[in-house]
Amino acid sequence: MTKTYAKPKEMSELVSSQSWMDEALSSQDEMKEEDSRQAPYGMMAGLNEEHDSIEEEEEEEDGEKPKRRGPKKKKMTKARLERFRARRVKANARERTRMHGLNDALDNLRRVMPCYSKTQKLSKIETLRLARNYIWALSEVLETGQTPEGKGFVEMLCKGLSQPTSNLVAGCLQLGPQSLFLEKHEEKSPVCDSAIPSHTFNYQSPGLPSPPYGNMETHLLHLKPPTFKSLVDPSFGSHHPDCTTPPYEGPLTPPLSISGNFSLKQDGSPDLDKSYTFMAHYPSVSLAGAHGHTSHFQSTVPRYELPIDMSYESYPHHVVGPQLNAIFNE
DNA sequence: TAGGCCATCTGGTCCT
DNA sequence: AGGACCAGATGGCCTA
Repeated sequence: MTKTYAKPKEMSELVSSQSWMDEALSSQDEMKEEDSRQAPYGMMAGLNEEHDSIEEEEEEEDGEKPKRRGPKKKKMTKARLERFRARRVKANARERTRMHGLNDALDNLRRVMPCYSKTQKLSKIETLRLARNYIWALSEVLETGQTPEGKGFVEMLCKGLSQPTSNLVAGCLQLGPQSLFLEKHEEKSPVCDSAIPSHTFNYQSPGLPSPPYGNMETHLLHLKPPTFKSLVDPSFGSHHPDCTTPPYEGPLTPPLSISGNFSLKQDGSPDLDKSYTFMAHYPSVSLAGAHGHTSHFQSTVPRYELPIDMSYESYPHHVVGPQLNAIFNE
C-alpha cells in the first residue's frame, strides 16, 4: 500500500474550504428521502448546526458584518442539492456493487477451502487466514514432496485461526478429535492457552498471534511432526513464504481442495493412516492437455494420488500453476 | 446484554 | 470530472 493520505490538519483545512460540502450538509434537513436517514459520525451534525449557506449569501448584502475571507460559498440551490444527492446515490450504488463483488470473490474462495459449508460460513477474516495457510501448506507439500501427516497438516491449516474455525477445519478433515487434542503441542502460546474451554473438544491452533501474524518461520518452529522439519531447515533453501520465494506472477493455480476424501477401511470408517488423499478439482481442459486423460497424479510426488474431479465447474481459469505444470509435463 | 460480524453510507484520496 | 478504492461510523442481526 503506497497510498499517501493528507495529514489530518491538511484534511481538515480541505474540508473547511469545501464550501459546497457543508452547504450540502447544512441543507440536510431538506433531504427527506431514504439516503438522509443515515447521517453518520458527528461531522454532519457539527456542520449543519451553524452554517446556512443561504445566510452567508445574504450577509454580503448587509454591510455590517465583516467580509469573510476565503472562497465564497455558493448558494445551495435546489438544483445543486439534487446534483449532490444524485452523485451520492450513484456513488453509494457503486460502492454496494463493489462490495458485492468483493463478497462474491470471497465466496468463491470459501468454496475452494478445505472446509466449505453452506450452513456454517467462514467469516471473511477467517476465510483469508485459512486461504493463506492453505496456500502455504500446499506449497510446502509440492515443493518438498513430503507427506503431510494428518495432524501436522491440519495444524498448518489452523495456524492463527479462531477456535471455532479450527474445530471446523479439523472436523471437515475428519481428524479424530481426541488424537488431535491429546497430542497437541507442548509449546503453546499464552494466547492460545487462555482460549481453551475444557468442556469440549477444541483444536487449538498453535502459537500464532492473531492478528497480526508473526513470522512464518517462527510458526514453523512450533511444528512438531518430523514431516515439517525440512520446512525450517535452511538447507531446504528458498521456499518459505516470508523469505526468498520470488513473487508468483503467473496464472492462477487451480483450486486444490482437500475435501475430506480419506481412504476408507474395509468397514467403511476413515483410515487415518492413509489420510489426506488429495482430491484435486482441476479443470478438465488443462489436465487433458497436460496429461492426456489420466486423472492420476503421478510425478515427482508419487505418494499422492490426486483423483480428478471433472465435475468441478466453478473455477474459470483453465490453467495450472507453474509448479503443477512442471509436474504434469514431466 | 456484550461482542462479533456484516452491510451500508460517507468523505477523502488517487487515478484515468 | 468521475470512478475506484479505502477506512471510519453506524446500526442490525445473531449468539454465547
